Amino acid sequence: MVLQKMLEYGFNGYQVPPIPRAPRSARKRVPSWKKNEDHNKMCAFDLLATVAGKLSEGDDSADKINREESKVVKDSMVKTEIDYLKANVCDQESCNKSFFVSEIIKAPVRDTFSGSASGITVSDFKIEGTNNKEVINEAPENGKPPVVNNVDCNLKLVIRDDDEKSCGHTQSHTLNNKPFRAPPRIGDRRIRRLSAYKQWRAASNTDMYRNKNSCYKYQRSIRDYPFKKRRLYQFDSPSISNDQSDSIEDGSSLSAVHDSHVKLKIKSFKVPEFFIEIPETATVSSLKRTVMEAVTAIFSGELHVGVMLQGKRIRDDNKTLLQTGICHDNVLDALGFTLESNELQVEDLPIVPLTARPKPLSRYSPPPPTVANQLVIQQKAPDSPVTNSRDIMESDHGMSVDSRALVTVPSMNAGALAVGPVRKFKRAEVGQRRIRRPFSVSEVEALVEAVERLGTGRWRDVKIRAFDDAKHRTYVDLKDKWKTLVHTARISPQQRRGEPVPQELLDRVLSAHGYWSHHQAKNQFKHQLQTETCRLL
DNA sequence: GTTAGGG
DNA sequence: CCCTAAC
Repeated sequence: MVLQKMLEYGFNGYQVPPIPRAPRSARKRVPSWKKNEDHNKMCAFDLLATVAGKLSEGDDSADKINREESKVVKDSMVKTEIDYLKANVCDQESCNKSFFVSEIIKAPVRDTFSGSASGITVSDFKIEGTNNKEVINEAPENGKPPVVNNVDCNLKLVIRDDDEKSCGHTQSHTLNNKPFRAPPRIGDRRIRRLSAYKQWRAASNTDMYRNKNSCYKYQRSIRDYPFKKRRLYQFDSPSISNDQSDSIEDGSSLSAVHDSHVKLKIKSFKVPEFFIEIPETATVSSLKRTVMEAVTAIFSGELHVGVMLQGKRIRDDNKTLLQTGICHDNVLDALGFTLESNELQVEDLPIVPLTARPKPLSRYSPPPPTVANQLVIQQKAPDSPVTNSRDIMESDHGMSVDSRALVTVPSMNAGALAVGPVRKFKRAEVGQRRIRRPFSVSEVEALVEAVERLGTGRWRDVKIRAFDDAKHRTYVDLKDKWKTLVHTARISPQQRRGEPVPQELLDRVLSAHGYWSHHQAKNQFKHQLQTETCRLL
């Protein structure tokens, strides 16, 4: 069978790479990829925000906003210093290396103002951002790159990981310095298993599951028996949770039929500049009130919020947070706000970086928390009494970075923006299906190149070699992707879906696949022969 | 912890 | 992507 494959794709003359591994199994079957993952049921995600603090004035009244220097509007209830607020104005579509910041420019401010046409506008731009990392791998382990006859063996492997951006926290890595076994990755999905059942239970009363695999009911003991189980996911709920906190309310969540929620925290909710106009005769209290009104106006409906996740602006409002990747697996780069004086409509909800789990902290750790107004917004968990300020305060104090934060607000219209204490994450109901993140062409290229060099049986090595920085790509993912690539390469272009993969790459896929199949077959045959010989002797 | 395959 | 038997 394997030999047949070899004949099918030919032998391209790769040099045998170091440490070739024989396949562990000869199981074969045509992969079937029939899952529908396009459930995009949307769940309203209303936010309510109110300003709880008072804002003091910006200090001058220039007509135009100074886009290079930002002034922070002080909030008496929260810290006011902002240290990493050095926003460079840039196009929100193209700027990659910045954060989203809000900047108040103009806005209509009630009658308190002296009739001028001044208004407030919050425009967005980024501050810290994405980094298209270039990973240049050195020569193969043995220092001598294998030669592939029909492909260009460029040792320089460039990965443009468009999806996986770390917030400016780069991390150097050298393949050669890595231990042979990479440390376990917390980001791997395995750690999220235990609560799959709970997840399922929590959602079982809803009929959102269209995936047949999720529909069947099954009983499962608390123990994690090798029972066929299915990860559950709620497509109509933005809920996600962190997987680290400890189960406090586990009992309730088992029976309760409420959504779990993403805990979000606005890491730097700042108003760089804020101009108001007010008569000299106005009293201080009137000034305060005016500022308050203006700010309230901003937060109560005239705010347009843009969401940036790992360098990409999330435009599809119908996607769930889960689908967009705003979950514990990712860090939301920034949150942008726009305010158009004429259009009083909330476009989206403010979402803020959700810091990562402890492990990847080095990469995901947010900017020093010494900053910004910690405006906390809290998303209300429907029917869930979970939130309580005690928890919040608790977490704000001694928890790791990831435990802080979060917030949610009931409804944008409801009005009360609370600068609230941070709340501790409740125990993560883990087990969400990961977000689907299609491989980009550059990723495919990296994969192909790595497989050409390492073969199809060393996915961990492939991962380390070409996707070490792509934390969302596990070696299993790579193996799966390769499988689909091979399949894609075999079918007609008309049958292919998704972002088209250059034919050249697909050719290389088949080529490498053919080669390595042959290689494995050969090895297997050798091994068999050897075994047989030993047996006979 | 990895691989390989089925779902 | 998930799940898991087999290593």
